[in-house]
Amino acid sequence: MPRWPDDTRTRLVDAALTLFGETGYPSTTIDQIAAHAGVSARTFFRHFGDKEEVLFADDDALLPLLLDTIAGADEARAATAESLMHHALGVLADAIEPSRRELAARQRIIDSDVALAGRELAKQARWQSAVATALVARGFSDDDADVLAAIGFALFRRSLHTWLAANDAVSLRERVARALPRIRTVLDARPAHPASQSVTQMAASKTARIPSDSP
Amino acid sequence: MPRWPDDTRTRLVDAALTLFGETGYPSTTIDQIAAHAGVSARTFFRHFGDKEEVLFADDDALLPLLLDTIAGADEARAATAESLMHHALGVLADAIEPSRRELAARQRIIDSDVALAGRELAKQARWQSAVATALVARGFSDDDADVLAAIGFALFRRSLHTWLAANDAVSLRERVARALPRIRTVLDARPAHPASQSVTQMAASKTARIPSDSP
DNA sequence: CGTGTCATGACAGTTCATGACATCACTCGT
DNA sequence: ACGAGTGATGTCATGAACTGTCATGACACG
Repeated sequence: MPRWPDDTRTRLVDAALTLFGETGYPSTTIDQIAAHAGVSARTFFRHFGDKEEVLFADDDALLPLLLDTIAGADEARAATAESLMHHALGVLADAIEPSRRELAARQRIIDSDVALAGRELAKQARWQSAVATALVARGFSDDDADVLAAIGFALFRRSLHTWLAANDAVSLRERVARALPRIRTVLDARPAHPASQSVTQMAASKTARIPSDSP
Repeated sequence: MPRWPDDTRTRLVDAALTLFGETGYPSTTIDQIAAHAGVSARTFFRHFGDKEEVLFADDDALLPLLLDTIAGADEARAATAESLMHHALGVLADAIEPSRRELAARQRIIDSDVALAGRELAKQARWQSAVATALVARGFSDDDADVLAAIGFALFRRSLHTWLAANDAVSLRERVARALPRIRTVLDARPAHPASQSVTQMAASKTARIPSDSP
């Protein structure tokens, strides 16, 4: 039997999620997390570079799956960019589906803090870049790959968000599949309302102050 | 004459940009910035909530312009989502064009630090959400507005990036205008290469370790 | 049995961030 | 003109987030 339990890292993550959920992210201290996990604060920083990382540590687990799906899709599924996107996002959605409860809790914490939201977005940007590279490896042009990855992630992000928020039985995979065809029609959508008074002017008429540093 | 100069804020921003550029963001301390600007560290925090904010303070200056452009576009320019997007992104591009040099310097600092990149992305997410709201006010459906805003920002972000990186004479407006039509064709693009060995398997063959916590 | 490794604890030190309070020039009402 | 604000600032104190360094004890290996 080892002198120290070998699940220190897991217990730190659990303690952090619990305390963040109870007390809120900013008001939870490293000392509290470490004490809750039965270790010293110094040990926390040996496992995680900073306070945020405890929420993002196991975060890239699904990226290889996504990249593999793109790299390994057969001819039929990779016939066009759209079908490839449909396939890859579907696989990702299926992989995420089981952990809905933990994801929702984690999302609630992340949404509560700007810095955390920023880090989440930075992670997504890293994923997006990796996906674009994988698409280039499949023979798409740099420009196409970039636009495709951006659109795919925008779509998936929105589907994930509504899926986490809603409580109905519609699966994440189905939400993604429904959203995908919209890209084809959205550019030709026509606004229903005419031009309105400008936002700035409305703000100015309310507060009599234009947000500018000119005197 | 006032006892204290009234450009403290500006001098703090200048000092911060200078020192960040020279010493790097993490190794520049608030004390150094404050000293360089001739004030105390406490004063720094009276002007900016935290160390990061000195880089993002005047950041929402162009958002009202973008929202006004969307809200006030005439019938011809708002005929379809695509033409409205073309118009709004063009106006934004023109507004940004003159400050290319400062933007590039700022971008270099932001790219050097994950937390800063995250905050920049969070800001863009805020903009994107505001734009989607403006589009809804124009009569687009929630879903369409969201997808349009996401696509528009992805496009603009990419154009801005290449524009800052390249040194040629192609204007930002022109880059955006060139990228926009691609959305219509990109979904039907066909990958040129067949399925390849999976990324994970390649990584496994190299390191003999699959990134998973299963024993 | 000796030696090295590894996760950890303990302690000190730096930086960021914030609250409490004092200061000093300027402003405004009387 | 004079005294009471007002506002931007400085000084001091405190807490929390990290960081460097050294000591310790169990385990692995020969």
